[in-house]
Amino acid sequence: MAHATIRDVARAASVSVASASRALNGHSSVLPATRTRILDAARELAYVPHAGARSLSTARAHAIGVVLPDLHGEYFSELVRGMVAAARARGFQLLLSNMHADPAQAAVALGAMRGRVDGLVIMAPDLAADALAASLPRGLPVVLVNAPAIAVHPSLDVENRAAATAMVRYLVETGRRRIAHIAGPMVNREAVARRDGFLAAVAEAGVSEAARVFDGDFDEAAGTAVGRHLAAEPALADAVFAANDNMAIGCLLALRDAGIGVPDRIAVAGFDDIPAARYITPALTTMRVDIADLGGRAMERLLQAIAGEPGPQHQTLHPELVIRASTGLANARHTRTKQERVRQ
Amino acid sequence: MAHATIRDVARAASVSVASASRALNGHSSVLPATRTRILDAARELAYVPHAGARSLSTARAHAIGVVLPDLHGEYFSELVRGMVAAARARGFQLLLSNMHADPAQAAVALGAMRGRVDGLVIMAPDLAADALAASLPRGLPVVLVNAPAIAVHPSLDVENRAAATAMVRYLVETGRRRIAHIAGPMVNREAVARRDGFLAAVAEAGVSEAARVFDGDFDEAAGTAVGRHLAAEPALADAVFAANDNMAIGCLLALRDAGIGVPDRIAVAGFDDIPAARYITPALTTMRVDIADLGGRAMERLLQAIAGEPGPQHQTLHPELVIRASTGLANARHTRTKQERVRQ
DNA sequence: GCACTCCGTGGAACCGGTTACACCATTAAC
DNA sequence: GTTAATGGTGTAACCGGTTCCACGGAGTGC
Repeated sequence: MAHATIRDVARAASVSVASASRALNGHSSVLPATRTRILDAARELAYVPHAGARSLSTARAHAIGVVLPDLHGEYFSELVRGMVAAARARGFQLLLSNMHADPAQAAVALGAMRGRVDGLVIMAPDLAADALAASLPRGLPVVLVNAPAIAVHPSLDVENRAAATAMVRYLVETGRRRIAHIAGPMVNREAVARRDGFLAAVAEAGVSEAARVFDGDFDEAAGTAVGRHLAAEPALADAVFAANDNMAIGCLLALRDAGIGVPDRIAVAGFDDIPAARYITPALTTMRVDIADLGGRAMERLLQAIAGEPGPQHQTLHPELVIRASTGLANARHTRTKQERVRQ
Repeated sequence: MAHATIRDVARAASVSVASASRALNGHSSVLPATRTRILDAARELAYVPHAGARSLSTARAHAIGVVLPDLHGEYFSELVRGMVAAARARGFQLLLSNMHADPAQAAVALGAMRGRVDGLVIMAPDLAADALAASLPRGLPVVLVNAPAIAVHPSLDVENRAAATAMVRYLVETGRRRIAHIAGPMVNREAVARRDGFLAAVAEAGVSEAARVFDGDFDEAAGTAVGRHLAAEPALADAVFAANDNMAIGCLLALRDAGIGVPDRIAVAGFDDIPAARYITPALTTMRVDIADLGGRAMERLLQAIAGEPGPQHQTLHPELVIRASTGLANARHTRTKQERVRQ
């Protein structure tokens, strides 16, 4: 006997399975004496209900499917942490699945969730709207994060475009004129939004003739390559704004290796505020995204939808400019920003 | 009609549910013509099998429960990444649950997995052996990671004690004599093993009279506090070995702030090799633990057990000494270590 | 004393799959 | 020509829960 079933419990307590089920689920219509007899039997047999069977008959799984792209370190863990906390608060568990950009694989990953979860949180920054729409299972609540909008589903997005614009404005305000951008992969809509925000801001500031976009892929090595290039031709730029911190750090290290002063000769800024941004020397100016909050809100919104509670159809998270030493501290006071005490 | 069931498919293809099931599962004994008729109907109806129902009748869930303590950033994501990759390779999904040190909560978290997963990977560095044993569900394959040994279950451990000893030996070889240790929380068996390794090594080297253990909790702030203390009384130590990188970084920054030269006056070493260890200045000497590998091996071992394949009862992962600038580079060549090219 | 309500309990259907077993139509073997 | 083996298909039981409905006994009002 591997596991006790509810019938075992019912037999041990000399009641029907119906009464056993009622007692175990706290239904009121069970005589106290009967109830305790059943609960005692359950404890005695170490009875644990079979989740699969229960979800079959109640059509509730008490689990949420989370489908993510290939994320890196801190971003992944913070996102999942936020989701776990929110789900746990309502007694839900998380079924994790990662999804590569391939739409066929996406469909498989989503299909495997059927009958196992009560809803899905999907993060799909590199999927086209039609591909995503086609692979969504029907009849299951869905919340989309950083994904193309699909009207019927609630969604959350990071305001990448405006944040990128704000970063460029800050760089211009501190006197930078020849600002370069290291872009992320263009299949990623966040990377596109950040680049667009950069382009809009340089145009607005009238420094567009000096602006330059380098291709990147969000990896540190891409930033290193750009850093080496700029070190060879320092006249090209007096500031670099990378689409994420990894690339900014690669660039910063390459410039440091080459003896180019940061921030004196070239300022460097990133996006995300990963932990390493604080530790690098000079510490990296960046746009902070509260990733755990993003995950938590997405989960919370999904659980609302499942419970039939009303909630916002769309939420936007606004990153926060964090000024550190890599862009210089001369013009330190800046509107709507947060400046940290700088070590050393 | 929210979702098509196998009976809908059978009706649409004018066959019995038995034939439909056989065709959909690739059983051989179905006439090709019948099979294609069924598959066509399934595609037409967008049929996706109900995982709960299937796991009820097959007693297979094709999912693995993962129960983790509260882990920090990089450690968590790398571990999960390794597990996801291994599970995915065999077509399994991950059900995630985090477990606090509280044994009662642990039992609840584990119980909720029943009937939902085919096995469990449990990481429990801060649970006592009897509490863990009591809350393990019966009849479910389990692999334990960094947890107290329970004879019947396969386990994986990081060789924390020997690694800590090796780190101290390295510090002694490079001329350090007054070595302090910042310990992790003593409810955590990894923290205990690292401290024990430290104590054994200083005793062996005959420098024990100068050795000193500071209490810590794995957080950066604990390292900062020790760093400030040492900065106030620099004669106390010429080297600090922290039980993890977070505390080592806190200590290093505090020393730097106070103007104490690292590594000239005091060497600093950590444990784990989180990404920030490479970025901090001076870069941190540490013990590298391949966390993704740890997760992957644990998952792989569990899947073997489920499949009835033989496998090792116990595996030990050996961290690797990574020498960087925070301990000085004078005595650079060291046995069985890896030295990185240092930037700058 | 009778009819009616209320309430605790049990029997059985049902959720959506899988599969043992029965069945029938071929074909092969004698 | 009869029997046996073979192989495709259908019927129904089963996995382990939940819940509708029926039933019987106690309590209440007349």
